[in-house]
Amino acid sequence: MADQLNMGGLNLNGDGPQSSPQARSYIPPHMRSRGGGNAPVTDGPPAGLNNSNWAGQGQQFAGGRQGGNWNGDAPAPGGGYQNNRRGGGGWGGRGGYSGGGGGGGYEGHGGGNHAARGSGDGQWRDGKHIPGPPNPRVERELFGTADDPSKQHTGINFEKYDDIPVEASGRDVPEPVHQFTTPPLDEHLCRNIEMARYKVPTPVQKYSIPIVMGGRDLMACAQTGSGKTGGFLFPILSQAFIHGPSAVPANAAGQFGRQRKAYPTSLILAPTRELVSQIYDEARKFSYRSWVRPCVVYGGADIGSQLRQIERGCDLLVATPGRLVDLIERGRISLCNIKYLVLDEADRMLDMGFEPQIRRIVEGEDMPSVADRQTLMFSATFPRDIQMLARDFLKDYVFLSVGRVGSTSENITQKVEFVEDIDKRSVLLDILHTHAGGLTLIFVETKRMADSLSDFLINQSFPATSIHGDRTQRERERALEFFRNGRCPILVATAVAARGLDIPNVTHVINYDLPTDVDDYVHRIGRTGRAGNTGIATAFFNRGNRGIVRELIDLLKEANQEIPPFLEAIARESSFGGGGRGGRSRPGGGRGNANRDFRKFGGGGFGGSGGGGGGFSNPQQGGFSNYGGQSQGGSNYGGGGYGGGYGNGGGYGNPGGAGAQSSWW
DNA sequence: AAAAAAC
Repeated sequence: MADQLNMGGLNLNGDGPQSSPQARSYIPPHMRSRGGGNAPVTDGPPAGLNNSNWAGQGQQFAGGRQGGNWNGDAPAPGGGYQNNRRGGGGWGGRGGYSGGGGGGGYEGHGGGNHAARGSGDGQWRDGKHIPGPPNPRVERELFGTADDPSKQHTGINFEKYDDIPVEASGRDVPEPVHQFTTPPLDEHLCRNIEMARYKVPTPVQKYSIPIVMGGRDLMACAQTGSGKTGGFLFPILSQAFIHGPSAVPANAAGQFGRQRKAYPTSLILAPTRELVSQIYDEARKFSYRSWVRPCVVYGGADIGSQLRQIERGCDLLVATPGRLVDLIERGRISLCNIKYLVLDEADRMLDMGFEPQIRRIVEGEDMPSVADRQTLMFSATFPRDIQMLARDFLKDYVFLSVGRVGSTSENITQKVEFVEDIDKRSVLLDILHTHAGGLTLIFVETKRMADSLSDFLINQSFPATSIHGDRTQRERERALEFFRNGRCPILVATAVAARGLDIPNVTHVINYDLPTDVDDYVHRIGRTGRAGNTGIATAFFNRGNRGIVRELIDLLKEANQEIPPFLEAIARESSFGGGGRGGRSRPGGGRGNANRDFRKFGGGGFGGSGGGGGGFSNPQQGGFSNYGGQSQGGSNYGGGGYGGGYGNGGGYGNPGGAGAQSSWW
């Protein structure tokens, strides 16, 4: 028992003099070097110390400590158990740390006194949501202050969002809402939304809120800048606040002692560590003072601390797939209680080879079946492999297609300059010299280039830093933090930062090296001009980039941008000699049907990369029209497309059919 | 070819 009282290094004898909050303070990885001079965020000071206004019921910290819905044999959520302990004080002044203890075991939602975490410190009692007390320090940390723009979206022109077209299809699509309050999201959630200074739902949110609240599954083609994080967090949290925690299934009971298992009710998967960290930050905002306790887990960070974090309660879990699988293997997380599953940046996750892990998480563990959970998928594109995933993971879903935020909305001025590789550095210096103010994000293709370029810039006395996958997680977080807060307003980045990251005030994106996939280009420039602000995107183009020249031109046209003559010229060159460039980049059917509900638009979807049989065709070769090439493969549903093409077969990287082309590169 | 991601 003594053992349990000290689990995870927490001092649960909260009344003891030895319990200085600093003594064993611990800062989770994602919280480190954050918030400037804020007091360190600790994971386990005795509740009473942080929560003096609750002192009168000091014992309540007992339940709160592990507040999450793990390991309860309490069949009734929010029922009398917590009540007893909380109100009655029957568990004693020592805090009655019972949950999970050898004897206690039952633990529904005590509601957290997650004092130190500052989010989700409310409780669920008697079937009612009792928000925790306000905490000014935490509010500053979560919502920022007027003079710290790094935490807030200043100058958002939400009205501009209305320009973004949204197309919804599927059976019985609910009418979009136009305000957060009608029909109402939970009142407490609305308070938090207000504190975060979100005034009006973005187009994605207008649709996703009623869709999710109505219990429907969702497949949305949208980028992060469209407000999709709120798009899934708002309805999920609202429902959670209204309905309270759910009981841990009976068969999960009877776990004793130390091996505590978390039973989150919402799971959000995303591809990169920075992205999950960012989603987690949003989740903390909107679950502030609520009974819901968000957690985040990802690789590259100390797993012990993450274990302790989830031990103390985990209702909404944001995770990268690898680390989640690890935790499941260790028996520390069960998915049997999942009500909401969100796959964010699904196309990116598949690109990164996460499909096996994702399938394992969704289909190979104890996750409720498709029918018994609600599943939301977000993806920038809708290629065939994503359609397969949608077919397997979703039921009767509403398909949402959100227009591109960046490129089409003309918020971003896109410039393409012809720069030979050898001249790139000096052209970059010119740009940086003339472009003062705001944050500049520079994309390069390789990690080595990221290092050498940032070294170069630093040597030139520019306040630069870099982020890429070979830097430690610590360095990555630090770089991002310094960039966000303006200490290093120049960030050199690889693809790790291309998608999803929401950094306010990025005024200039420079594609020092253009990506080979135009979708990546779209994502990269989408780091600026966000939320209705304007931004500039400059790309260095030379013949090494002719692979995307066609699509780049199409994109610029679509966005009403100026098209430099040399681009057209190179496009003409390429269309003769260079055969075969066209079709490859989008094995899944790419933009041709990227934003289409393939259920409606027919087989074009499933065939995507399938060209297997018939794909070897001139339309692809010439590169005149990618679309043509893809839809050609696309119509191949019954043939090589679907069957042969599944996985990597068919035509991935080789759309023209087996052996028809040598390496695309 | 490169990048990302679990240890």
